[in-house]
Amino acid sequence: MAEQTETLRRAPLSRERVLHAAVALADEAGIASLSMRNLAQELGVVPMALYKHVANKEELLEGMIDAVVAEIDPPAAGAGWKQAVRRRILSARQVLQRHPWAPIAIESRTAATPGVLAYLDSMVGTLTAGGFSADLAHHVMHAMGSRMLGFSQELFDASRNAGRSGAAAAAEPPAAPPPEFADRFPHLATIAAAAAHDDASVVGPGCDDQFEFEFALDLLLDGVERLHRQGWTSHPG
Amino acid sequence: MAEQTETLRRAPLSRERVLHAAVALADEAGIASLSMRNLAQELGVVPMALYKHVANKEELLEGMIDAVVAEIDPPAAGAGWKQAVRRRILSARQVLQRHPWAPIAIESRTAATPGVLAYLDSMVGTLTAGGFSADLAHHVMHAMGSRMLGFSQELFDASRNAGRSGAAAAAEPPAAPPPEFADRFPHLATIAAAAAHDDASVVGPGCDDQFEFEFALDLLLDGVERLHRQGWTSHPG
DNA sequence: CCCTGGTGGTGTACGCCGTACACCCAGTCT
DNA sequence: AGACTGGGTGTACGGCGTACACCACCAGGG
Repeated sequence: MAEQTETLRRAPLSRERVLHAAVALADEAGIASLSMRNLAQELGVVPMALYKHVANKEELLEGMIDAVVAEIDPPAAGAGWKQAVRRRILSARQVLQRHPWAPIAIESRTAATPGVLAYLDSMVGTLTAGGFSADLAHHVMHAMGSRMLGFSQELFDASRNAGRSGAAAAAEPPAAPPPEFADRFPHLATIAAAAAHDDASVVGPGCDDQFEFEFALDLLLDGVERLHRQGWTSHPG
Repeated sequence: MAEQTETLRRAPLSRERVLHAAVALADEAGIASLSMRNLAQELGVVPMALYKHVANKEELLEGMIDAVVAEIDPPAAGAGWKQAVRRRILSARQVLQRHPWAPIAIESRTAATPGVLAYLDSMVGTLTAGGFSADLAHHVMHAMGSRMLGFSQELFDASRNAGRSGAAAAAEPPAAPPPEFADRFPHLATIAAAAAHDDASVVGPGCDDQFEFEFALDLLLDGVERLHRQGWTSHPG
């Protein structure tokens, strides 16, 4: 009887259940807290049980990444290449905000996962459907780089912080710089002050992440559009 | 006597010696092999001895990063902002190629190091000296992001591989894709084939990393220059 | 002259981590 | 009924970062 309620209480493990729980755990506790032991405990199971469903931690991460990438919206039908790419990248960014550990996990890998490759393949498809040569599409993919997946690529980024330490930490205010900051880094202090003045309140959020992202994205996309329109090619001969 | 040759054989530890050895170890064996224990062994010392010179591993990494950033050329005098920024970023890229673990180490941190902040501050200084408003300079810094430090931001990058696994692995050829690759990712296969044809030999290096980097960099810088010339501002009112 | 304090290297130990390996129990198929 | 198999278990190993107590040495003051 006791064993029966036990077995009833938790469904049998499966690769999907493991991946799901792993993503949830990383979302709320940070990627640093995602150990095989913690994950097993979350699932009410002994650590080694996980290895019946994932080969090792590396493969677990791979599955988590592909689960996240699968959340990105499919390409919008009927839009031009620029709108299609733009919307999809913004969708990817939204997904990454739900899973702030994902950029670190993806960048730390030695090889791209199948899901990431499929996503990139689809992006190239959108470009070539928009009339891009393979040559230009190739260089554009390199130039966009991880921005294609909605990465922000900030050197210091609050979401990266959240990825390490969990959702709770992300809610904290961004910790005012120490007083000597302005002395040591006067130019940074100047632009930080300018950004603060942009907001309605002086002590508001330092800057609008969404605006910064779209600014950078459009800078890139506008440049790409210009090259495309003028028939740019890498071998001018 | 034995003790004397012992003490003569190795100079006493110092923070600089520790950081130097750590950078060298990460360069040749990969950041994954940089453990306090390995580093201590490299220095002929017991692991805990390191803690008399660095507070912990986190602070060790911080020191290593700042040591690497200090290798980047100072800003070129007498050049316009665009040339100055461009040259410095290319110098940063060269430095990162000597220390392929550095991007991972920098991105994995939760806060920027003093050395990185000083570098970014100097970059902002170059922009404002070139006539940029604080507003535009701010958004440009965000848009350039880690590219400012010479990061490549490729989703799959051979140098990232080297950073994980050491210099030896970087020398290996880049492992041809499996035969089903072209079936599953047809668009990627197409642009990969186009890139291969660009080279003199069909089986040459997939693409020219330096070219891709400068392509992306100039795309960004040209866009920035355009905004600067037309007096762009984030509050059009 | 000894003695004392601080600096820097040592040794031991703890609690994490990923995971190899042997086991065992419940079902299913023959 | 007996064999086979797939999923959960228990134990154990080697590695990690690092806390803590210890000690060897040397400088400076009584």
